[in-house]
Amino acid sequence: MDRLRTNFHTNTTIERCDTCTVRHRAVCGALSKEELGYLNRLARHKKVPAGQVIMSDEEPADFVGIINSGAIKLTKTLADGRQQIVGLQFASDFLGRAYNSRNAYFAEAATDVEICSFLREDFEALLKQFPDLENRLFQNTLNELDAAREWMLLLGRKTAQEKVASFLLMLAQKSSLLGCGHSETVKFATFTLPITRTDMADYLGLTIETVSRQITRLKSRKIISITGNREFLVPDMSALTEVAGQDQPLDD
Amino acid sequence: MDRLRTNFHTNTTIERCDTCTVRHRAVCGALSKEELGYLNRLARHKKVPAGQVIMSDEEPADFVGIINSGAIKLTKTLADGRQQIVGLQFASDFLGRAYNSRNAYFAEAATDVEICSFLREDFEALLKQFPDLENRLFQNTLNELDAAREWMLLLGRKTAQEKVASFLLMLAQKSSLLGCGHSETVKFATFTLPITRTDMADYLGLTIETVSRQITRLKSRKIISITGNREFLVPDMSALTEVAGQDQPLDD
DNA sequence: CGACATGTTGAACCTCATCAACCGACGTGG
DNA sequence: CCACGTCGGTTGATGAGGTTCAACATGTCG
Repeated sequence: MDRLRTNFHTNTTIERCDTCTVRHRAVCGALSKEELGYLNRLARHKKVPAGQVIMSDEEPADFVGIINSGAIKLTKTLADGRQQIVGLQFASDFLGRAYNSRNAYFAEAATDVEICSFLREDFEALLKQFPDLENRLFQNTLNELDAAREWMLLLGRKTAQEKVASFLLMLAQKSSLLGCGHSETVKFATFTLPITRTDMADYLGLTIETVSRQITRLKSRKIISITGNREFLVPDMSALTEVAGQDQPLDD
Repeated sequence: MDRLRTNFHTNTTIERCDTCTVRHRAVCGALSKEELGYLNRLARHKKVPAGQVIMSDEEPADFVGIINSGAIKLTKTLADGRQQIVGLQFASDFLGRAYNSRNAYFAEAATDVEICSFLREDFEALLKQFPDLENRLFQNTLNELDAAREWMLLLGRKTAQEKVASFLLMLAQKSSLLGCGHSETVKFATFTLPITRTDMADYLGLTIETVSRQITRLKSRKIISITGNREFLVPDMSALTEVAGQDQPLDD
């Protein structure tokens, strides 16, 4: 455990895949024990400090990776500086684009981040070799597409209040999912906000002022309570879900 | 040719893949002549009138398909009826979600549509059998993800004027791409608007009134000209691109 | 301690949504 | 044949939700 931690600092040593904490949730969970050996030899552990750009849309990215810890934001920017976060990725999420060195966006460490990275060509070779791995990555991409479209609904049609509530709800659900298996039935949740207000604003298509105001409003409505700006408590998930105005199949 | 057309009406006869006009651009372009034979036997041609729901997020979709002609909108709706179009698909685009019967959105014919459809299980079997086909579908999904994220930037950060201009620019580029190969250098473009103002509004996260006003504004600014509400002419693509405020790699 | 980053709150302004009237095209039934 | 309703689209008046600008609070780190 302690030996593992020190490895992270050297930036070149290889972590043992079989002790990896996110493996079963990540794409590499598709591989058998023996197949993991291949991964092991190609994997390279990286530590990235908060704020650092990991991939740019200018220079081709020669690597892909899997997030071990921390949060990474994918951003797109207009000429005049207006910015939009188009994806937030956490531990076990896949980072980068297979089959294409051109990235359409920036990837930036939103917090300190640990990544298990691979040369893109190495990883693509693995994909060819292990169809289960490619299939898992494919499924992963399909899920990301669904999430992106869910977010399009939020960006295009939700009010500021609903946007903020939806984001907090997402985090709350994620945290209660990690806690125990039966996620649906949880009444309350606690979590630590992984990003700044600025990033929240860029994710929700708002300004920081509006985000701040809406959070205060949710506090005064007793939907959430906060300690120290980053620790959130949701006493009643259904109340938050209500405010988030979650989309709902309409029966015609 | 005439025999082919009559086939469309019967709804059960099989179109010959080797005469298909969209094949080379669609995912089935990955298959060889012989492999196309498999497709041929499984394909089923469908005609869908404008307005009809093709897939719902309620009942599992048991088929997937490739669009031969027309436009299909993918929509998501909030409980109170607010709607957002999360994808617009045209000829040669793939429709449906492999590996998952649950659809996260509605698919609705925006115009009269012709689809070449397959039972989902049939198609998934083909994917297993022909890795090239699966790979092409994967690439296709990656492109859709990129497009969705591009649209997130539009929805979250662009002004009404920029939104409308961006949408028209997209159509203009699509049309000039079909015309000739060298798409980059074209100065002007003409196209027919494939959807109503209402759909435009739902795609851009605006109201029909705002869309209408922005179009009139683009007209009076001489960026576009219109005949009969649906026929658009863009005299100078670069001017439209300018107004669309296309995102631009920022150099830091 | 002062400097700087992060977050909150207030006031004024502006873009876009809302409500409403209107137009032309089309189809339908008396 | 025309009155009628409907649908897609335009235009105007008004107002609300969110942005912008500005001041202030809080926390952290040298």
